[in-house]
Amino acid sequence: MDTPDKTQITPTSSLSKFEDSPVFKYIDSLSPIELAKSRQSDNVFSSLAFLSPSSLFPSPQISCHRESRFLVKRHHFSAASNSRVLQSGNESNTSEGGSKAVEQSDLYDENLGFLNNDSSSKGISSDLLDEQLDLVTELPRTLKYDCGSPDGNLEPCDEMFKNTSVEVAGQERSPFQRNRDEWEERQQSFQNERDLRKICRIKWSEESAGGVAIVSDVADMLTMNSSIIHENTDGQDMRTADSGTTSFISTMLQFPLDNANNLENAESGDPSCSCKQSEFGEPVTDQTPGILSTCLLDKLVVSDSGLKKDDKGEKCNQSSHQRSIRRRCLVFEKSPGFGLHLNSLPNIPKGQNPLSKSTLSSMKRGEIPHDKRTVVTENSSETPATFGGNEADDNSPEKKRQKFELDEESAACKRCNCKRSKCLKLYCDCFAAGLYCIEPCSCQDCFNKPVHENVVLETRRQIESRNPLAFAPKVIRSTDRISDSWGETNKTPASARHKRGCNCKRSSCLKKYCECFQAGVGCSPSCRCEGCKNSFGRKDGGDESESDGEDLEACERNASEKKSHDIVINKDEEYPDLSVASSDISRLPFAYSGKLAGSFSHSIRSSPQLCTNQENGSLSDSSLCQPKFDSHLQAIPEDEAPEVLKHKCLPPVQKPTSPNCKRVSPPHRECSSSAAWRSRKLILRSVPLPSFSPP
DNA sequence: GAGTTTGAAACT
DNA sequence: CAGTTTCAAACTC
Repeated sequence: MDTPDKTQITPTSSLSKFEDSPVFKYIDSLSPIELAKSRQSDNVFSSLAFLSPSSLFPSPQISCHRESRFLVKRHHFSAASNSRVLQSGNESNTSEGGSKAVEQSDLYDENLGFLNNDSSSKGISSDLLDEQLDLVTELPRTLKYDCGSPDGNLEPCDEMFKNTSVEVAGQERSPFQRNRDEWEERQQSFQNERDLRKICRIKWSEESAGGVAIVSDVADMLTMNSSIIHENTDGQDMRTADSGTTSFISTMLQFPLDNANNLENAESGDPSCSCKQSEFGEPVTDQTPGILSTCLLDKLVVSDSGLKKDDKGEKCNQSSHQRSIRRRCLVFEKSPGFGLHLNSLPNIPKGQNPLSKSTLSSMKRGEIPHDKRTVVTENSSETPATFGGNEADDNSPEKKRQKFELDEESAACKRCNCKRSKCLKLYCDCFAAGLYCIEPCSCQDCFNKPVHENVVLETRRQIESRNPLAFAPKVIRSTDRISDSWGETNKTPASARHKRGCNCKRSSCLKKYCECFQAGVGCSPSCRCEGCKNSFGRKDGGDESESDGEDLEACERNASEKKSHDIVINKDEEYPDLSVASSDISRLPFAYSGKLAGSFSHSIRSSPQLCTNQENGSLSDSSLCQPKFDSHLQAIPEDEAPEVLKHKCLPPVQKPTSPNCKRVSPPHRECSSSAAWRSRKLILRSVPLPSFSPP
């Protein structure tokens, strides 16, 4: 910034264009751009470094995602000029692209109440434009995540943004101001709608090789979210925003797995990946899109708070997306714990919550890709033909199964039938799932409705105080690589076990009375069943191979037929210390939701609001938090995620390190210098996140 | 649809 | 923690 060149080469409104011009090239060849560029780059990043890394990246997971995001984005910036976001900038109208970036920046500042474009807006070397623009585009969006961190530290992010983007923003702002209002207005008007759409779009994006294509949308969402947070000044809204953010983060932490799974499927030509091929045709190793999709989903909940209304009128056939989101929102934002929302979605009875199949499809990359089918189906209406890349193999068994399940789910639309519990006990599937009862329910004297929100929450609180794991996922899905207490039986992607184990006496674990059987998982040593004949695997280590192939399919179908409750990814492999515990819970490193904080949970824990319910939980329990998934939302088998992604996505440590349930950023997350930043970016590609060793 | 069976949840 | 009761889903007829 202090280089003479910066003043000499004043950026114009179309810097990118200038850059491409012969004159520019000529100047470039003459000027000591190399040095200036190097310094400038460092300065840019140094400005970032000035901020406390911890403040900027309070969440290791978030940082991880952001960084990976950077990697991908930068990659595409340089290599892919046809990305949707940047295409304008890389095509004939380069200034446009830069302008958009600036616009984003401006909007971002405005949303945050910071308009600080006058500082150092002239000290920029033209040859840095590409990088500047890159940063301008990346940082604002990327930093949004940080802004939405549980810590709620928005300013650092903003500062960071200012330091990096202000220079350009200050110069090109005016030409785009007129578009800003329109843009913002559009955001407000179609916020919810967009959220929904974006979920699908991002879903596609997360699975698309391009990844960059969705940056714009994501940025919009992020900006919008930020705006929401700031605009809502009352405690209620603020709280909601925080909650949403927290959830969003928690989801972010979780979704990498999904993404990883997606990647794998994409590479294998999975039908569900039909719309995830990018124009570049290269797989995305960045889980950010996936994260975003999830984030958006959660964010929807937050932003949807204003739309909160009685679900009673909701019909199964109604706009499934919106309704589902609303339902989720209701539970989610108000829930004292996170057992609701994500954790509960899985339990949504078939056909009850269509959204769960679409929006949440991204969450249910379980052993079966049917979720993806859902995604494709849901996106089909909104996903442009261009999104379609790798056409699905409609004839694949997974596809068939998915269709089967979809039809099955669509056909049914029932919910609880409680008569005496008022739907305020775990007997009630809706309540247990963290959902309000809706019309399809046949319950009587139901209190599990928005109008009784306080009662619901209080009851839930009580239940959780009694049993922190009450709303925890009931099924743990482990990886085939894991050699856990279940031994060799745990070798298939579908391998999973009931967290607590069943206690069947007469059903021989061959009927749905048995939760293990119902979930389509084999019994484990944790089960206290008698005469176990579970076809999915006997607790004595019996034949689980049956769960493979057709039996597996039947199993999963069975699970999907009913609430298969929550399936949790067993992260034993990465958290062996937690995986071998004798108790079921201890076997769930980050399984669970209500109280347990797992790999995902950290994010959850990061929310003060959400943490309140975890007070009673032990440390280990807290570390096991994880959203639960129903049969349709089964967690992604770890084994299905590429190694790199797994490491990348999975939070390094799920153990709570902060008394107040907040995660403590690992040292390696800190970037004290631009060099570190850069090197870290490189390292992130190859170094598994679980390793806390700094670059 | 009514009644029975079953096992989880809740209670003591 | 164990035993009992309550509850609602699963199941049978």
